[in-house]
Amino acid sequence: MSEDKNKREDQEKKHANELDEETLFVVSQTFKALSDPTRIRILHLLCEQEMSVNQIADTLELRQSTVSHQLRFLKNLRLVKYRRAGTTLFYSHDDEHVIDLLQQTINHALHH
Amino acid sequence: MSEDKNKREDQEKKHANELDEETLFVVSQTFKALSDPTRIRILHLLCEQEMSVNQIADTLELRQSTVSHQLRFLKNLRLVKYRRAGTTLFYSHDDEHVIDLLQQTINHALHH
DNA sequence: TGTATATATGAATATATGCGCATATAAGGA
DNA sequence: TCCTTATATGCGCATATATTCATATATACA
Repeated sequence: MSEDKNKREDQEKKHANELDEETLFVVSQTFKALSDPTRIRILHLLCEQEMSVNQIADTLELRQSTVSHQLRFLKNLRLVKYRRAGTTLFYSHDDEHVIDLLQQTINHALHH
Repeated sequence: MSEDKNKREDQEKKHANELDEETLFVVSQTFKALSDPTRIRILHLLCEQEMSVNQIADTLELRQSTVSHQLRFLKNLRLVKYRRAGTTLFYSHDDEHVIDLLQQTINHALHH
């Protein structure tokens, strides 16, 4: 069965605006990235400035491996990128839309 | 130790704009609600119209208990509300901000 | 080449999550 | 009251997730 066939079937649901599988996957992944407190703290830090793995770990009082694992997660979703300087990697955010969602929600939480 | 003391300590972090625990919790819960495909489908349905539990289950081809469990989750976070009509409960969305986040992200996914 | 520093990774563990079954509850009507 | 329909809930299973420890990799430099 081709992918095109799947897509067609997805779009033929009774209620025309049911979401197709791919959209559903992308949307849920996006929100999943923002659903963990550790990842929120990391992304929130990276809103302002790029930081190395150890700087993030020190600032947030997390293990180096914890930060590295979460950065890999965020990098797989292309929410962060890095720049190398010697042995040090400086991470920064790489998705304005996601940063925007985060900021909106933080502001909403702070003012309510 | 009082809650006020905790709040004060949270706000004294070296990097002034680190998030306090309560905000972190609210934000992560909000995104967690939106991180599951089943909940996304339910909320997306409820964007347009109120629906009963069985209507939702039929439309999305889900078990009644699955829908009920997820509606309880969403109701605990006050993202949905319901209105009773006899034995039937009509659910509708109850948080414009969260619906807005969802719509933004769906549109972003659809147009990229 | 050897050492030090920064980061990444694999395995193990503990916990969280989503779903389904079976059953309970609740409301309406005969 | 009994029956039917609609919804909620408790429990268990399977899986996903976050964290940690130990170790591997990579780069710079003496």
